[in-house]
Amino acid sequence: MTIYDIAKMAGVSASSVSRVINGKPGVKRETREKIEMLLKKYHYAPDENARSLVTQTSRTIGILTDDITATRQNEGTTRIEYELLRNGYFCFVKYIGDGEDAIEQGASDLAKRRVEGALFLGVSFRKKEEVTRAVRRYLRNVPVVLVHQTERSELDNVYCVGADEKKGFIRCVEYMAAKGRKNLALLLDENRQSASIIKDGFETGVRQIPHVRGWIYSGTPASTDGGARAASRVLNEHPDIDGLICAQDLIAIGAMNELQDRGIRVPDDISVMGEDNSAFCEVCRPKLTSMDTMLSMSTLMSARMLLDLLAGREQSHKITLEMEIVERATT
Amino acid sequence: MTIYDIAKMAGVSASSVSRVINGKPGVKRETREKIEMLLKKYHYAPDENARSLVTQTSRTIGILTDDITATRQNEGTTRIEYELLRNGYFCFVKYIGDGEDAIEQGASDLAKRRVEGALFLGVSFRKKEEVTRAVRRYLRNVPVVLVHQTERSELDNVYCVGADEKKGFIRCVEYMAAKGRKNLALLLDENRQSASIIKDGFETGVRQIPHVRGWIYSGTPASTDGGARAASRVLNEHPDIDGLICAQDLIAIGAMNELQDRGIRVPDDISVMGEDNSAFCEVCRPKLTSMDTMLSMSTLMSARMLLDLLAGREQSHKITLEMEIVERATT
DNA sequence: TTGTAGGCGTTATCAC
DNA sequence: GTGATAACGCCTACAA
Repeated sequence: MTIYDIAKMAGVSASSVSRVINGKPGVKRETREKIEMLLKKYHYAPDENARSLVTQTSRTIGILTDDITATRQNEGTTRIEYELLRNGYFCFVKYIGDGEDAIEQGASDLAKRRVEGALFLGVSFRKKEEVTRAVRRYLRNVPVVLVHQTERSELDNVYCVGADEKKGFIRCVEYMAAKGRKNLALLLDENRQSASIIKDGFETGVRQIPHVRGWIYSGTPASTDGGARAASRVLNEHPDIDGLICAQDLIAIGAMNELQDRGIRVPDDISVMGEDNSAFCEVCRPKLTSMDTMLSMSTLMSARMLLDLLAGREQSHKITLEMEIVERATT
Repeated sequence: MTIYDIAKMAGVSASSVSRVINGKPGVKRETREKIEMLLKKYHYAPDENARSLVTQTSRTIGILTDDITATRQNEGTTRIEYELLRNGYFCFVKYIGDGEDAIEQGASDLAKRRVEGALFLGVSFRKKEEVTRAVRRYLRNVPVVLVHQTERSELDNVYCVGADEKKGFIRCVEYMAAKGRKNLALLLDENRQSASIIKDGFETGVRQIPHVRGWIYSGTPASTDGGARAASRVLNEHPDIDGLICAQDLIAIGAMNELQDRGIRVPDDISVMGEDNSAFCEVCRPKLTSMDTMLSMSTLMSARMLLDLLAGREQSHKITLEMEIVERATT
C-alpha cells in the first residue's frame, strides 16, 4: 500500500494524499476528509525510509554500546532510548565488539542509517584517538555524546557527560574522617578500568587529612566472596582499621559478612561503605551506605543534552557531575 | 557522498560502484581496485534507507516494550538486541505507553520502518485481542514473537515463548513437601499481573499432596518491608508454619529478616524460598533458594526463534519452558 | 566488462 | 486547491 494506491481510490493525486498525511494546508475540506477516511480504513503506514530519503532527515538516533553483561549499563541504554522515543526520535542500537576497529565499524553502521545524532555508552569509548577517528570519518556532522565520560575528544561535535570519580573517593575519605574514622582501607578490584583513578582519589584524600591513614587492597575480586576474603586480610594485617571503603557494593557486603562472622559490629567498631548505591544496599543488613556514581543521572542528562543539541539549543561541551554519598546504617 | 560521487572520481558509472559495494561479479580487477580504493579513502557509508527502499528488505527488527522500570525486562531487551545484531539485523526499539491504542500505535511505528520481524516484550501484550488487531492491521506479513507469553493469538504469523508459572508454583509446593514441610504459606503481591495464576498453582499443589496445608497472604507488597510485615502476620496467625513460598525474592528476604529477628532458624525451623533467582539470592544470608522464572532463557529463545523464522526455517508456534528451582541454603 | 534507464515510496516545486 | 514532475540514493535489468 502506497500513497498512490490511496490516491487512486480517492480519485486524487498522490500530492494531495501527501499533504493530508503531513497536515499541510491547501486541501479542500471534503477532499481531506475523504483521504483521511481511506487512510484510516487501510491503516496506512507511510514508509519512513522513503521519507528519510527525500527529506534528508531520519529522526533517528544511534546508540553504541560495548557491554551487554553490565546491568547498570543496560538500564542506562534503556533509559536513554525511552527519553529519545518520548521526544519523537527512533533509536538504533548497535553493540560493538572488541576488535581492532570496532568503534569505527559501529560509527559506520550508524552513518549508514543516517542518524541525526549518536550516544556512545561504555568504557570502550574512553579510547580517545579511536573515538576521534571514527567520529571524524563517519559522524562528522552530527552531535555525538559520550556517556559516563569526563574527557572528550577535540572535535567540536563531540560532547561528554560524566561524574568525577576521583573527587568522589576523596569525599569518601573525608566522610569517613568526619565520622571519626582514622585508619581506612580501600578495597577494590584492580581490573576495573578506573582502578587507578579510584586509588588516586583515595590517596589524595588520605594525604590531605591529618591523623588519617590509609591502606589499599587492590586485589579484591568484585564479589561478596572477594570482599570477605579481602576483609579477612585487612583485619589480620591491620587490626586497628576502623573504616572500610569498598569500590563496589558487593565487595562491601562480603566484607561486612566477614566482620559480622568475627563478631565485629558495624558501624560501631568499623564503618563500611560501598560504591554504586545499587539495589543491594537496601537488601543487606544493616543497610549499606554507598556512594552513588550518578550513572542514571548521567545517562539521563546525556539524552537531554543530545535532544538540546538536536533542537539547536546551545550546550556546554562537557558536563561533570558530583558523586553523592547516600548514608544508610553502616556508617 | 553518494555512489555517483565515487563513480565520477573513479571515472566509471554508478552501477560499477554499486557492484563493487555489493561484491557482485562482472567488474574488471583494476576497475574494482580503483573503486575500492576510493571507497576506503572517503569512508563511504551507503545509505541503508535508500537501499531498503529499492531492495524492499530492511534487515531491521522491531522491538516493542512496555516497562522501562523492570530491570529484568531491560536485560531481556538488551539480550535480544545483542542476539539480533550478532546476526546482521538492525534493531528498532519502541516503548509503548498505556493509552487506549498504544499497542496499535507501536505496531504502526514498526510498520513505518518496514521491519522484517517483531518482538513484543512485556505484560501489556497479554491483551490478546489488542495484539491480534494491531498485528493484523500493521504487521500481517512479518513474524511476530511474544516474549514471556504462553498464549498466542490465532494469527499464524504470531508465535510465543514463555514459562509456565502455574506449573512452577505447583513444583514449589512439591519441593517443600519433599523437604518434609507440611504447613505452607504463599506470600505474594496481589497487584502482580500473574497473581491469579500463581495462586492457582499454589492451591493446586497443596490440594494434590496429602497432609500438606496451605495459606495465601496476597496483600504482600513486593519489597523487603512488605515481606517482613507479611511474615509477621503469618507467624502470629499460624505459628505452626514451616515453609514460606514467596512470589518474589525481595519478599523472601524481608520475611527471612523477620524470622531471624524472632530467633527462628532458617531453614531448620522454617524453609524459605523466593521467585526470580535474582542477584539478591546470592547476597543475602543464608543464600536464598529461588525459582528461576526462565526470563533470560525465554528472551534468548525468542530471539533465536525469530531468527529461525526469518531464515525460513520451520518453527513451533509455541514454546513453553519449565521454571526451575535453584536450591541454596534456605531450604 | 560497462553504462543506461527505470523504479522503490515519498516530498517539494511548480504550474495550472 | 490540485496535479504533474523531478528529485532523494540506491539497485537491477537490459543493452551496448
